[in-house]
Amino acid sequence: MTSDKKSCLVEKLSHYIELDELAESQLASLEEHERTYHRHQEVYSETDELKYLYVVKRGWFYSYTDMPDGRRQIIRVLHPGDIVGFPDIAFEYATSNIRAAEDGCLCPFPKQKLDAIFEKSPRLTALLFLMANRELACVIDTLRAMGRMDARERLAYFFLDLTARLRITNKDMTDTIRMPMNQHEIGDALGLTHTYVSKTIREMENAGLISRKGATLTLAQETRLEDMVDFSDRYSRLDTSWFPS
Amino acid sequence: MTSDKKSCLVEKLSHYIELDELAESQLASLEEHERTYHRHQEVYSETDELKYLYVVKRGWFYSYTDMPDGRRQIIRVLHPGDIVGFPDIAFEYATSNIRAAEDGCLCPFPKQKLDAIFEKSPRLTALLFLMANRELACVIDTLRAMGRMDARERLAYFFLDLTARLRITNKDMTDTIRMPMNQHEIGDALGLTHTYVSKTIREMENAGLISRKGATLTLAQETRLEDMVDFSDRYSRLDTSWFPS
DNA sequence: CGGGTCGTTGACCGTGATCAAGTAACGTGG
DNA sequence: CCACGTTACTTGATCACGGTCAACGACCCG
Repeated sequence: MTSDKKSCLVEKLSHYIELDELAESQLASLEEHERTYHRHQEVYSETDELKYLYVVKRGWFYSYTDMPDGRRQIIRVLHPGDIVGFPDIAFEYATSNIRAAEDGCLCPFPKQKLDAIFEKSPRLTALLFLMANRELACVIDTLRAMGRMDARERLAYFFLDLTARLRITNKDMTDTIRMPMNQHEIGDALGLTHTYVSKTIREMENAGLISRKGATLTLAQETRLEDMVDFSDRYSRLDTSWFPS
Repeated sequence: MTSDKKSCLVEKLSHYIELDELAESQLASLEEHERTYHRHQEVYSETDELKYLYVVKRGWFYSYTDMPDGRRQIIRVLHPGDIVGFPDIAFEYATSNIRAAEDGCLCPFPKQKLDAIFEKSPRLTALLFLMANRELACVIDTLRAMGRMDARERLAYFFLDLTARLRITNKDMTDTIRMPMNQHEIGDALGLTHTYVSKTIREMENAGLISRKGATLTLAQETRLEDMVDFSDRYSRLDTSWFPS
């Protein structure tokens, strides 16, 4: 409703293409409503009937799925300016759960609102299409990590990915980030137990790869971490050359 | 070029919505050219400059990524009627490799061709958007399998997923499929070694869950397999209710 | 017949899970 | 202000799933 500064969504998207007035107003209409959530609050659950997508306005969120016996897999961490719900858009019922990683705020909008964009803004349509496919590429990177990396490499990949993402909207960011997720959640994101996350992080700290101070994390040797996991930044540059007019 | 019967792409997409003439002709234009590949031939490689997407016309293909030390992760198996390259569309250079799992045929088309669809067919645009996001949901299912399932469950999930996909275009299919991938490839798809794939498949066969005969695989107890992995079919039904006009 | 690919089986080992105990930081209420 | 829960992190002992390495058999094709 209220927006004192430029929306995070517009800021994030205009990193990639110039947005005209129509596009900006269409995006603004996605953020007409907002709702706050407190740390660890559920936004929606698997098997909920789902007619909405969300734009993250403030705070970190994450999507996850549970197995019947309680095993949990965190799929993707969501930051301000991200659109939540692409993988669920194809179905009547949600395929994943969303939860607040810390206190934050979301803007819900009905799927239906995409129509107007599809009909009147081919260029913005292409960008949304691109964002969904970029997310696909990122989940694939995570899949690669889970399938073929050991614990230390997975952690390296996870931290590098978060850092690269946060740099888009935070151009003067250094190699230090705030890390509001606990080790249990990190483990759920990487297919590890919180116990082993603790041991491995400690080990990486001793090796001088990273350092911690409270909820702050520093990538002390970013390029060595990148080499460990053959890291590619999927955020700083996208191919928009084929877009319409 | 030549097309004796209806295209697989049109067949697959018209499973979900009625396609008008414009849409059908636009889709047909994606299959103007074709090229054959033999078993294990590369289609394109990571870091290739990439201006094309592909439609699978015949045969199974798969996408994969390699680690510098030779570890390999197969991302996704591709069947006739599937569109190849969504995760790469966002970037100038490919993020994955594509390879033929058996002899087959692909139809390449330039990314640029999506423009005409984005500009003139909002309904088809929405469907392509949906297909990309459905693929995202499927990769997420695989991620869940890799993060939180043991070897037997991963195999169960893998076979169930392939079967559900093949049923879309093959309505009278039973619980038996042709499985042209070898155990090394299956292992690369599931983060296992071919040795352990062999042991686990044998074990599942002894337990009466599946049976094999040459390159044919039968899901002897499909519902028990489904319960093991809390399986959801992502193929038979999609939510298209929010589509434009 | 010889060589290649593919699947099978066994012995051994290591990464990371499991279980358990302990510490530190924090907010709450008495 | 301290007693107390709760949550987060750490560390150690033990164990098992699945990796590694190696050998062998079946099959196909030249």
